[in-house]
Amino acid sequence: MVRVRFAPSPTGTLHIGGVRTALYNYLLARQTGGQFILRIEDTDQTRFVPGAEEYIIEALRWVGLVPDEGVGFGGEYGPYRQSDRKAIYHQYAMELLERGHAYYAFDTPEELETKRAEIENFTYNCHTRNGLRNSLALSEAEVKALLEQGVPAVIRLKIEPGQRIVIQDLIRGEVQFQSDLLDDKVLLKADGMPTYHLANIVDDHLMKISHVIRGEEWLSSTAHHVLLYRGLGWEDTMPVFAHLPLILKPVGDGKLSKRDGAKFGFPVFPLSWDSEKEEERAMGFREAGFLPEAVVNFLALLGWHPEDEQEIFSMEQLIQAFSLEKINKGGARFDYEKAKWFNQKYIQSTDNKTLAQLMWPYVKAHEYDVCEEYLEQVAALMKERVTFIQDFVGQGQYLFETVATYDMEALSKKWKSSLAPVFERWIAAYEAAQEGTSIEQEEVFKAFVAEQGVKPGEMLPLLRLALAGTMKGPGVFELAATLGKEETLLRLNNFLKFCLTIETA
RNA sequence: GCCUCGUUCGUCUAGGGGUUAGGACGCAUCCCUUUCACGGAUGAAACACGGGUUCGAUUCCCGUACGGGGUACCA
Repeated sequence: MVRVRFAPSPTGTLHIGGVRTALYNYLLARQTGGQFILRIEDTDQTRFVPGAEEYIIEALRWVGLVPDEGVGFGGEYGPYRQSDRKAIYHQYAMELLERGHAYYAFDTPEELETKRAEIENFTYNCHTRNGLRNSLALSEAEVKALLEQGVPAVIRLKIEPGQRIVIQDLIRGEVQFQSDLLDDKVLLKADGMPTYHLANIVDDHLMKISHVIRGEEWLSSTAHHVLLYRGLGWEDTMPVFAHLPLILKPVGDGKLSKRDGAKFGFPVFPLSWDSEKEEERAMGFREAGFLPEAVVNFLALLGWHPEDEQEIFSMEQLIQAFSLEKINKGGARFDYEKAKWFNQKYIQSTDNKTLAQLMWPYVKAHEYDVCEEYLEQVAALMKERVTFIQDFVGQGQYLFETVATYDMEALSKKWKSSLAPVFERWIAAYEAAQEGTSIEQEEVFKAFVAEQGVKPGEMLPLLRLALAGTMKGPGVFELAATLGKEETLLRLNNFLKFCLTIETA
């Protein structure tokens, strides 16, 4: 049975890389009929951010990665929040102590900091621990006394030298480590909370996790994790590991960071994050006008590739096609242009009704008084030419409010005073004609220009400017049909008036 | 520094001992369209470097360079 988990820490917003990790976990679970679990790793009380947990859950829901078990979703292996499992970790820390795989250490963080400053490459390990303040170096009586006095102590993993640790990573193959080079990691902190390493191993074991799919930043510490499984006698049921390549900055060195969002002007989070502090605020893909399906598709292909050359994948198709073996080893640069392309593709293939729904927040923000049916028409008119949801009302502003300004460059090129009477007669002809479809209107127009002896190319740009103010946009008669006869006539008259004013000025 | 992972067009990637090194984004040109897009076509654009192994290496091996990650009582 495949059981995978996504285990973020609630220290703020969920990074887009985290969303991809969650996605890969989810895909494997769905593909195999297994479970996808959300575990909250809040063992660092100093970094806890209120609201972060809710943010994570909302973000997962938005992209459609709904957990089967976990914080907010129930399940038989709870609690799923690590701060609620303190006693469990304590118990296993004591067990490791008894088995001789761990020891008490009394060195204060300050002392260790000094050591690191004094001694180059200082590591708390088998070579140095005898010179430090711990239950391996101190006498039994001293240790007992220190513990009884309540001197702050941590529990560290005792790593035996001379061992070779071999990890079979599903993505990277065999990775080896020498135990002599590993440090004696803290397992239980002085505040009684476990570190990631202990909590992670205990929970993965207790929650019967079969596959650990996580970012590459964890590859190094996997050696410690294996040793922990060994020390607890759980090595035979140890999960298999798959370390994902990281998502890198679009330009420059290093992994994608929160700052890059602000720096390059694109989102690096699924949802926006509000904060009183300016520097903590962040834009989300959702608020930037992305469809969740597009974000999922984009993320899926950042580090993974299917058997064939298909690019557009629904979640169902991803579930079918996904495989851990096809995940790349090298880091992938975040490519916002590609993300935009996916969004555009998804908007094009989304039905008008759904698009209309998605437009509402932006329509309301502008207090436009329109009905649902009208928004569906807007969707039909604009979906081939927008990238983001808000482009419908942004780029299509003239569909919601009267034209206030005209593209003067285009106007001066196309307007000739000799056309004024023709334009005037067109208004009359349009008014007299039946209100028809865009095609019927075009027929009327063609007959009109033929009769007047003017080229369509002389009149059409002017009509466009009259209705939209800009040279860009949907077909003139489609626009007119959507706007309606009354509004179209109003705009035509306004335009004529404007042109005549300009002329006399 | 030490440990560890990686390196194919600008970017995401396919491929793999003999290929015109394939696709996608972006870019350019053209077609469609009396707008803008969409769509279609075409084009420019890559195997980090040096040694091996081999008849032959971009592919396998070893180095080097460059990049990532780790090196916390953070995850």
